[in-house]
Amino acid sequence: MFELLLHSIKERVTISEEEFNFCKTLFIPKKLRKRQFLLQEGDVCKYTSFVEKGMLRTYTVDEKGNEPILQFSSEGWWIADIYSFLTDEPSLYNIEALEDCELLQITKPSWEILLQKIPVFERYFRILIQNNLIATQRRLMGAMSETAEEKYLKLIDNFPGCLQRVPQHMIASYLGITRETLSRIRKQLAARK
Amino acid sequence: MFELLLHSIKERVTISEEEFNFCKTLFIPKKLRKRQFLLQEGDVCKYTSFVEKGMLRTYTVDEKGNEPILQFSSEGWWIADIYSFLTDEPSLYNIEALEDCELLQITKPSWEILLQKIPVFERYFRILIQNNLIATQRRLMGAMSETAEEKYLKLIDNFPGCLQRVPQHMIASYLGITRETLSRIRKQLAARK
DNA sequence: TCATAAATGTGACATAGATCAATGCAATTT
DNA sequence: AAATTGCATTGATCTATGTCACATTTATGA
Repeated sequence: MFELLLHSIKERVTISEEEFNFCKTLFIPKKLRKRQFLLQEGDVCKYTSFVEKGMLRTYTVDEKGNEPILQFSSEGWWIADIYSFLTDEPSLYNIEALEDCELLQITKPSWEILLQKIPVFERYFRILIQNNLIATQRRLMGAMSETAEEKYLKLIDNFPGCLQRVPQHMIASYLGITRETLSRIRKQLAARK
Repeated sequence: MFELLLHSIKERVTISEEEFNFCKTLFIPKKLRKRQFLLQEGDVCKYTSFVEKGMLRTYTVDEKGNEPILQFSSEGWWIADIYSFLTDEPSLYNIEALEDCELLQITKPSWEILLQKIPVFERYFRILIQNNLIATQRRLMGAMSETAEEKYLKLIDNFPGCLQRVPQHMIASYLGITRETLSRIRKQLAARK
């Protein structure tokens, strides 16, 4: 049950068996059914969760009724609204299971113990966040200057797996375009072959 | 000369005087004149720099000739292309001084020594990167769902200081809109008063 | 296995913002 | 002080993408 997490850690830092055994004690397993919410707008994000199985989306709802998607998270990724988690402020995001999910959750107090007792976790999380920042910066630059088609093509080769598991209208929300536009782009691309 | 840096560190973590004295030895002061480049597309980002004085922009140039701006960095902020810095891959970004600047630079080997000798720096950088990620995520969501006017209004109350120091066409590039559109938005806002 | 809901596709039309082109004003440079 | 360059403004178009409305296909759960 903890293999994926162990793998994620070992890929980035060095950790002893005793340390990992202690680490395990801080996590709480959690199952979610498809369409269940891990977090709803207005609630405080009490946990950071590691995805063992399944797929989730983090999104907001704006006045116009759009639901722009901040991220999809599948096996091996962490998910939380870090701002809310760190500050205890109510979240602006919703996190919803797109499939039945199995998570490992850690509360903020436990997370702080983890960082304090096993300092190499500072490094682990720094690396994760760093990579997330790099990816988010790229997406931002793309959002500012690419056409809808360019965004879609980039997504295809960055996350081919995602397309199979996520409905198209959510892909559109992730790209910041409408489902109609995405549908038309796909038609064109298919025609060009 | 190191007061601002010390302040930035102490604001986030606890550090002893000896530790900071050691830290100082790893930095190289650097001055840049307005319009000079700290980094050019295609080069490897050899330093991470702390801004003591001045203002810089990080941007790319795309095929259409747009120059979307990833960030402005002024006093008290760090600047680098972290991807290039960490991987030694050529950078996709340009970093240009918008004013005469004074920086404190650290190379990757020195940065690694810093993290190793004074582990609290793992935490310091984790916190900085975390805050940057939160801000970048918000900008991304805005870029996907807000109108040009909304983006501009948000910028005004997030970074009022920036507007005075940066030419308008760069504000437009930061927002991902054209200078003409920004000019029109400002006109409308002024009319509505 | 049927019935309802969710997801996708497609046409007609609307629009925010881009593009192009010209003008007037600072602000540097010589 | 003149000359060059950079910056902001404004008008006239154009266009990629959004919006709305409806049809079709695919899931899903009772």
